[in-house]
Amino acid sequence: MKTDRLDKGVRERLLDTAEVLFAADGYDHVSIRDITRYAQCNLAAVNYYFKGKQGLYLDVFRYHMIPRARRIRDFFWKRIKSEKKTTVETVVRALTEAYMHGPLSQEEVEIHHKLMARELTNPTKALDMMVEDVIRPFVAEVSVLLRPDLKSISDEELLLDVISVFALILYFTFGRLPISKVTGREYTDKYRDKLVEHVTRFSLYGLSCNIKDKGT
Amino acid sequence: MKTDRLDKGVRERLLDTAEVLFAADGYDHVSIRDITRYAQCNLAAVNYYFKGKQGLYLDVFRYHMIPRARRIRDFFWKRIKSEKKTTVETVVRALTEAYMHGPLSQEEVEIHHKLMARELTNPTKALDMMVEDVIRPFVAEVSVLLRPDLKSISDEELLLDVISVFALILYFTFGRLPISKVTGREYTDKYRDKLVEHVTRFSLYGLSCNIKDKGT
DNA sequence: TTGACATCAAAACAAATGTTTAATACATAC
DNA sequence: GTATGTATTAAACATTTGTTTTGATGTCAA
Repeated sequence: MKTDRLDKGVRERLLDTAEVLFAADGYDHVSIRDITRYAQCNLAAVNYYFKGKQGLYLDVFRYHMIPRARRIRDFFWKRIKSEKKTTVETVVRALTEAYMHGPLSQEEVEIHHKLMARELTNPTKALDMMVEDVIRPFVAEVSVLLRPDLKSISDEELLLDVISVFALILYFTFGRLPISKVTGREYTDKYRDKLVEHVTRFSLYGLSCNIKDKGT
Repeated sequence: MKTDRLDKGVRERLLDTAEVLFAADGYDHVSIRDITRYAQCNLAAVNYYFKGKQGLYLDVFRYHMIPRARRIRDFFWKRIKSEKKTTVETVVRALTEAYMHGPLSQEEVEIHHKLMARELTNPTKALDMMVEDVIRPFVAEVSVLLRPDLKSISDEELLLDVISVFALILYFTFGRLPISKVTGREYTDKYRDKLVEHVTRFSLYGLSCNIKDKGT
């Protein structure tokens, strides 16, 4: 349970442990008794600080998920701006690495994508927050970035392309377990690197076919 | 709630309604009181026929999901065998259409993918059943089918490629709502067709880059 | 008719869970 | 020192939930 020592204050400890538990087991399978037990505080603390379980969940997104998504975006942009010129390849590479390696620890990457995947299958207000505050703007930015190199497709198709890249990134990080079930391979660090490479390549060519304006 | 009239027998009505409700709201958000109310039968019927809620859930997979997955696979193979020769394109096209149009009604497609997506984020024994009985064999079959056209990549990469195609298909059908949130477009029939086309194209080129053995 | 068996129904049961309350400790300011 | 507001705790509360029990009903064979 991280380094959630008692020097962090009850409120922050609750946010930290709630995030980990929600990501691992899902909102419904985690009771506030679980959370408060791991956070070493009283049951009523959740209601005191967050006005209930749902409030805690939303604040996990407000104060952890969204800032983290911004860190990813910042990392992406720093990378992009360090390049001489932006090609489809540099953009895709910067994207996948920002999300799967980037500024986040391996534990954070997993938490982030698991919570996102859970929100996609079980949408709540938290998803709206993420979409409004970070996802939609980010998708739009990336689209603009790719625009010059993908002249042959419409804005709509470009949008779907970008969404597809995000989908693959998401799927291949949160879906460790099911993927391991299918491939029969354990999820080692080395294998993860292979997955990153795969996502990059697959996305890159899925996109860049349009460079040459080949019809389907 | 479909045409689950009382001519169908309690057991089948329970399977039908449970499937719909589980897909829509998830296992935890559906009580057996909900299910039995919609199925117009007594509360205890779930325990009588399925030995509890979890038994009902598993039987939904045993008697609905798995047979449906087989229907999809059969549809795919009929399509493949009707072609003169199998190219990457014919395979990808047959795949996406089998899953997104294919032998399933639009309602069935959605139920199927929603339940699958829920299993991926919340794995239970049901996922093991699906993986063992249909997914792994099907992925293997498709891999063999693509092998001759994708000589430059390893078995492992080929496997990841096929998984990626499945991931996109899954994502773009179960994720109607979040996608609409990002794109701002309503999910009409026409838009769905566009999505099918997109998934096909993106997957096709994500795969077929390997035909020419272009390095990354 | 009787007995056996499958089907269904109502009520009761037991456990877990989110929430609230009321009381206590503790620091800080006046 | 007293008052004020914050922080924390333990206990109680009110629901909801899956499950079980017990009994009624209907069917069919002997």
